[in-house]
Amino acid sequence: MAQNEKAKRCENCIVRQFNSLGAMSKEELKHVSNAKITKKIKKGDIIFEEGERLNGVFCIRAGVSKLSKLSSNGKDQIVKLAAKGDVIGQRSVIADENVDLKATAVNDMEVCFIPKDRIVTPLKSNPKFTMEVLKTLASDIKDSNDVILSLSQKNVKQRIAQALLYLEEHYGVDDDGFLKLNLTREDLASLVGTALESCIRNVSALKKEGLIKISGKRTGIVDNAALERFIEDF
Amino acid sequence: MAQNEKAKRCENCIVRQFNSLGAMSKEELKHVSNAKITKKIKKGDIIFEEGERLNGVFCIRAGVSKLSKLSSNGKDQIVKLAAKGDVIGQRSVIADENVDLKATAVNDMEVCFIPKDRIVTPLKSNPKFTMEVLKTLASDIKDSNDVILSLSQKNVKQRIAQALLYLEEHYGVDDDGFLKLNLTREDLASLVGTALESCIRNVSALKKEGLIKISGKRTGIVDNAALERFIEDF
DNA sequence: CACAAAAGGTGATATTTGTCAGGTTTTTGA
DNA sequence: TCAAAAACCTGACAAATATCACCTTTTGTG
Repeated sequence: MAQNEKAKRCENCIVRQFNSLGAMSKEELKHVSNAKITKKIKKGDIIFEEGERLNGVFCIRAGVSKLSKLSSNGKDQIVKLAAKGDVIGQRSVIADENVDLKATAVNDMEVCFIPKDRIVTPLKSNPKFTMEVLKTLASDIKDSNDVILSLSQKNVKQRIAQALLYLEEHYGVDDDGFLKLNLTREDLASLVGTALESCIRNVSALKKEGLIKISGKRTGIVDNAALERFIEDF
Repeated sequence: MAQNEKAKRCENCIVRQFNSLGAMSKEELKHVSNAKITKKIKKGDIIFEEGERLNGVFCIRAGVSKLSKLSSNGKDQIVKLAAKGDVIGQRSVIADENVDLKATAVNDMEVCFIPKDRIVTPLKSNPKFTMEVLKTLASDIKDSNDVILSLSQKNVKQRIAQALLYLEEHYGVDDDGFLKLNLTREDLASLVGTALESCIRNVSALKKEGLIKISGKRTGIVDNAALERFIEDF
């Protein structure tokens, strides 16, 4: 069996180490692996739409997805980003409801679809796994609270600064110190909850102030400490 | 044993029916009941502070609590309200972290403190209970997403309208159609993430437009359908 | 390559919201 | 019961943000 053939088995998949699936037994993992369907998803493609019935979850092997919600005014608001190791669609499977978010690929992705029952059955019998899922949800709630706080208490420029620091922390930088994950201005605007033009202006302002750098499409943070300070209202 | 003496046992507590504790076995409930401490908390008093280590959760028997987070600019943002049947502090116990929210009594309350282990042990052995807790967290996440959406896509007046509808739906109205739960303008402002003065002005505007009514300290919704429509951007 | 589409950008202006600096009314507790 | 505190309210103004209209640069594809 070739190396990447092996990796196609959940038991050998490195991604597992980053999420709750790591708490499953060998048997449970085999069971998941036998039922899973690996899909390649191209940049811009939609993984699932708001309101759909998901009969399982998606485990992200590669790439990044944006999870957004459509407002009645027609604008999309990005609620969170999910990357390698993250499991998406989990909330709606647990709540046994339709998904309330749309998932779109920000770049080329590889995901594994895992049918509902392969998740729900272990949830009922493997406390270690359940505890991990609980912790994931608890962490999501904390993140959401932080988003709520910054939306209501920070201005657009501060929120953009926060978002850039978040992107650096979670997705890293290349050799020249530029963010590996390059969001369009529109996605960045949607992530921080502002208009496209306001986003552009504030990114430019941060650049002018020497806190960040821009080279072509790439964006990088110049002075992390100063950026942090700026977010905290000086 | 007198009636309210009986009710002091979790096994007989009506509140249980509204939360995940309803999924516990008789044995587990007895175990909880023997360890719990009932507390009366006066309006304005603090149940726990941001950053504290909670060695358990609080189950609300009566009254309403606001859960808020302090921003670096010194303002409090209400993240959610919790009432009869809700269990607070759950997230931090599950994540095994300090609480990230402050809990304050909005009116006089009665809560039961339940030590950590009486929750964590059943979590590891009673899948029915665990599933209920998972569903609670899943629902919290959904609520948070909705808050994020309205903070970023709705204006202050719409958010106030939303909040009033929420208060009516969750806490009901008195005989005259006024909200049973009366938040101060300041709390309402903090709930929708705006300044006190903006809140006051917009409440007045809604009144002037005939969508809500105000009598003394009491606030009531006059036309639910119109209010709903107003929130949806006409 | 060429050219259309997408992304990035700017200025002018309108709108929304926050802030400050006063008020008045209501509530509370000594 | 009465004085202080808290809650509520208003106007004037400043600041932040959205919107519209347009233009430039980059990207992707036949």
